[in-house]
Amino acid sequence: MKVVFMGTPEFSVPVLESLVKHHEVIAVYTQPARPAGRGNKLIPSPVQQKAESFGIPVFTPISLRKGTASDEFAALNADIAVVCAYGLILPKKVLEAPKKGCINIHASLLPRWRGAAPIQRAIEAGDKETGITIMQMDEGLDTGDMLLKGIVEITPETTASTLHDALSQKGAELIIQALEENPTPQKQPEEGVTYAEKIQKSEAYIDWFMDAEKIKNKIMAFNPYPAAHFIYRGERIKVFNAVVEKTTSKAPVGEVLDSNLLIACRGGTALRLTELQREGKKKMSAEDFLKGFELKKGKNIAV
RNA sequence: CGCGGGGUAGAGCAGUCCGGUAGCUUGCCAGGCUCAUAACCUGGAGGUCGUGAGGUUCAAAUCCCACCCCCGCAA
Repeated sequence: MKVVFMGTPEFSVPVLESLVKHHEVIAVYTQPARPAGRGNKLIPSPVQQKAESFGIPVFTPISLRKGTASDEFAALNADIAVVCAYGLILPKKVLEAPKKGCINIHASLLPRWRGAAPIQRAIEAGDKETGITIMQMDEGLDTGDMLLKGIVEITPETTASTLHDALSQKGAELIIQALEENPTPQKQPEEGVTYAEKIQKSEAYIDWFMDAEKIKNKIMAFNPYPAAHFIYRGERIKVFNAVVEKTTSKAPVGEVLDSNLLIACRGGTALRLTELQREGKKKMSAEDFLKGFELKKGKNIAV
């Protein structure tokens, strides 16, 4: 089958690889290279880099609505387009161009977590499971008919980082299955619709006046990006991993309860920080962190 | 030329401004002490101070030059 692939970040790369293995990928669409990172150098998207290594023609239009972009797309005469975290809205003209239309790989169990940040929002909300939905695209935001679903478990150890990789892998498997089996499209239920708002950097600041469980979920959801953090002695400390623990302490919120980073949170709940990072330093275990950073029992990090 | 921090013992850091015997915490090894603790005490091993048969100097982790690598911010 002649497939056009549309995707941009690391998440979509395994999907592209999987498609290349099983089908004829005739073109790849991705976001144009933008200045990024230190030095603001122009960095091609991960998908573009991978596509070029395969020698597949890459298209990087700024928009599909304007100019001749949609005509170019139609001229490819594809059987189907597979879209995964592309980052551009597909106009009707594009959606209808391939013989079998456009199908999307979405990182949630629709209709829950439609939108931009389904992986992070599922963890943040404390969901016990999430997954991948393969769907036929229509003009709405993740509203198309569903073709296939795959469930992935969320455990207390799951971070956005590990879940990202697991879902990416799952997506790469399911898309092949969907293309082979050609399942019957099913309408999305009207019940249970939620939206996964884009992550704002300002959300990453840790408010210790919340339940430990909620803070923990945020920490896991924001690992690795944008990384939940607090400010202590004027320095930003990022927290990448934490464990909720029981405590009988009535210490004020933000107080360090022992010599190993157990922090008092709201209503007598407590959170042990287990992986952190100082400015300019690498991510490290709490053990290593404490060897060079004094944060003793009795201090308060919420002030 | 976007802004900035860093590379020193296995690990995490101080020392660099103001050049003069390589330090701290932890880990490791040996021994001691204790009803007991991540307890405490004593001794010990472990370092080309990122690289350069670079520059300056009587003397460089420290000052100068070049390069490599890691990271934070912004985007």
